[in-house]
Amino acid sequence: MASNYHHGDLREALLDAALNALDEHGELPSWRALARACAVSQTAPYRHFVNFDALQVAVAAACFRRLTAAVRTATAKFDDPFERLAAGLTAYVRFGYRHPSWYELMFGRKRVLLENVEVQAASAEAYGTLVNGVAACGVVDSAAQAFSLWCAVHGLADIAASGLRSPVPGTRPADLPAAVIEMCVAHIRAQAPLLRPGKKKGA
Amino acid sequence: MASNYHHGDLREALLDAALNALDEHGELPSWRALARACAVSQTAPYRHFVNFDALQVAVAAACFRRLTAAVRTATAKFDDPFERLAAGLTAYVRFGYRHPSWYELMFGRKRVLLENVEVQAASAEAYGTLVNGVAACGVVDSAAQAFSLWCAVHGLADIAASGLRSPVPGTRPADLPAAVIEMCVAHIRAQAPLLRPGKKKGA
DNA sequence: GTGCCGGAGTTGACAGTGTCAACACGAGTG
DNA sequence: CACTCGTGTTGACACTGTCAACTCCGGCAC
Repeated sequence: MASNYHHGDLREALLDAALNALDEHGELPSWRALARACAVSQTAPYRHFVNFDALQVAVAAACFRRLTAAVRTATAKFDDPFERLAAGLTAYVRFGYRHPSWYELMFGRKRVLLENVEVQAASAEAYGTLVNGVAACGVVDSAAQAFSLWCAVHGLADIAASGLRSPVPGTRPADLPAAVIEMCVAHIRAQAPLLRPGKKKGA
Repeated sequence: MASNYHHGDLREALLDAALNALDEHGELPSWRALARACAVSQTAPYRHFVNFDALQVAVAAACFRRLTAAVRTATAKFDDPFERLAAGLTAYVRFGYRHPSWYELMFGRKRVLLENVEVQAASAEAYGTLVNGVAACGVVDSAAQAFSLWCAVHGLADIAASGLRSPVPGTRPADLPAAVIEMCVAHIRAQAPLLRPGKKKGA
């Protein structure tokens, strides 16, 4: 499937170029610039995406899939459900911090994205891993509690993506995420008194 | 100062038009469309804003000022610091819910906005009211704790601005904010055991 | 009152954008 | 071989933000 036709695999090349440009330039390049980057004419991408919107949709969905993968990888290293939860939340925030422009695109409130089923599915799966993580901690209404955590972690990721100019004087920006994640885990601990971890910490 | 010159007050008219269009159409109109809406030529706005960026800066700053005002108004009705805090957080989220496009512009991660002193000042003042609210609850490191709350509330506001398609099955979207705000207030209560409110609730 | 200055608004142009219609290539099948 | 059709190209359209050069007109000095 390498060089069946003229370009090779223009669709994948466009997506790659878009992802990279987001990381490097901070925003999605123009349709034409993207075509230029792949050394094709300005209208060639229309054979693979009906729209600029459609391309954005594909990019956003890809980002969500990577987020899910990142969280899963991070949680896999732990057994204790609370540790897993903390690790997952941390990975989530890290994702936003490392790929601010991806994150912005993913949660950017664009109609096309919000209404697209591919993006919805990809984001639902990411959200599902969070709900599962909370449920594993023995919380009763894990769905509702997961939402609260998501708010905190999403806010943190979004703020981190914006540069995280620490608004807390005398505090290193790097320390801030830990405090937020601690609040989250503590909140879940308080909601799930049945399942006390036997490993970490004295109390 | 009403009709000193040709238009009347084009600068204010442009800002108004921009704010309204954000609410009604969900996004900032183009420079030219804005000029059209004010019935002036395409380049007339250049006499009041050097740039499209400059106009966005002015709009964003105005939004931050309105946010601050909304929070202050909401907290003014209460005396108990925890009630004030809850009211302020609620007003914050409400603001995002009611003016999603304003909120998106304010926290949209645009260089021009992040680096602009007017926006920085306006957002710092909004943030200051939150820190004060937390400090009034008797928390020791109020700045750090306020940050955690801000994350949760900002995340919630951002999600609410995106439409708040409740990810919690069987839960009404309207109930979700309350849960998050309760988490926040509970967290502050836990950090400030010295100052137990005598009014609400038994414990 | 006359003349002028300068802020405010206009016109026309430029390069850039997303998109469309019409065309050209070239690999695959009959 | 001829035909089809997926892929890529060319040229054009209306639109955008921005600039330089122009016009307008209210308020000031004389």
